[in-house]
Amino acid sequence: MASRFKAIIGLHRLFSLQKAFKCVTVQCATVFPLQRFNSVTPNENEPKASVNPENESLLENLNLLGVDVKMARQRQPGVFRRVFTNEQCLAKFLQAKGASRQTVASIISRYPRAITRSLEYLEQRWQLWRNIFQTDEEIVSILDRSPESFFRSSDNSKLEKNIAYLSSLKLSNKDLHRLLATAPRTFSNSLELNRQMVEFLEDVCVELGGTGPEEFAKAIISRNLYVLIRSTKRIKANIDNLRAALKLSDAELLVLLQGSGAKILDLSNEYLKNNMASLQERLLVLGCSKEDVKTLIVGYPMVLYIGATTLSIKLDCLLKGGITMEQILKKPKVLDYSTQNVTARLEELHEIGYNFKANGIGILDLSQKRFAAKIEKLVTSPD
DNA sequence: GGCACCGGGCTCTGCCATAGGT
DNA sequence: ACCTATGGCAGAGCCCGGTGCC
Repeated sequence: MASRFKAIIGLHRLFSLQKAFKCVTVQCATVFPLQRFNSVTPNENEPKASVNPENESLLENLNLLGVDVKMARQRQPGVFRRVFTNEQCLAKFLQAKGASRQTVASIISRYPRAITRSLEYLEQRWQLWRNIFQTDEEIVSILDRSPESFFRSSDNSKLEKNIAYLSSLKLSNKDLHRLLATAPRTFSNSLELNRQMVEFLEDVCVELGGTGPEEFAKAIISRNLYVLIRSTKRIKANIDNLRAALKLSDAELLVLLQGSGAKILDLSNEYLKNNMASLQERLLVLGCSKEDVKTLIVGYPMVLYIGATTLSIKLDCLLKGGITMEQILKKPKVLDYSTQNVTARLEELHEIGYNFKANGIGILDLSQKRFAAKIEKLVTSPD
């Protein structure tokens, strides 16, 4: 794999060469309209780019490509004063990879700096991504989703090192793929930033008396692909808040974090705190003990992922439907499903006179298929 | 066959602030 | 003075089915 990256060296030299000669990227010269060179004076003695007016021919090119110039200008105005840009080349490159005209336009509109990248950069970066993705289509769809993730860093060797580092963690290929597909920003982080997070997680494990820090970090990242695009400050605050609010022992916290608790670690600090506070308040009013609150959160941390308003509506819906808080505490997974879904099911079950007291509420926590089959059975043979 | 348990799948960008470079 | 690269932030759930036990 490493041999494929060797070509990266020399990129900067080439790029600065282009700058020095005030010359467009050689391989794309043909796609540039000649007027690009007439409209600007490529003279070293001219004032710096900072006082350059907007590049007229660039504007023209962008309009031809269907770029939302107004949006682009608002996002990165500096790009518009650059004398040399690579928009035609970029468009050609992306279209060759299967991107539609609209996709290209949308990419440039949302991340204009993309047009400052050279063809070498594009080819190398694409290749690096292809080491993780099987097809160009996959990459195109991610670029369409998040152009910034691909283009924000101008240094391919950093990306290469970063991939090597992430691969060196014991993450499976599948996880690596999911990581880049789901949270592409992870790969445009600096290696140092990713390393800091991994080491932070390992430290947490050791501090809590865990014996497998690498496994611990891996488990958390694999369960929550967004952790690496958060600050250690945020993750740390969430861990501290959980520990303090729930008065968890080290061992309990260790289990929680590398289990289903990993899912809530990337939430914003205030959001998690608010959710915890309002959940506790609500449950206490409903007659639960503090111990109940703790059991609920430890057993089903995703309850904290649900916003206070949504959760409140969901609880109301269940309680109004004849479900007791005790039943919910015993089977919190019913909170997993949308209020809409639960409401519909409750109605259906009421119609056929379903007895929650006798049969429990497990029926609410079934896949649509299983639920339908169950209803079918209840209707046809109601004994 | 029916149930509970459990884990996994999908998914997440677009903007702002700022250090550092020219 | 201006630009680029990079860090960081807010935003806010739902669904499915394998497996093993009875």
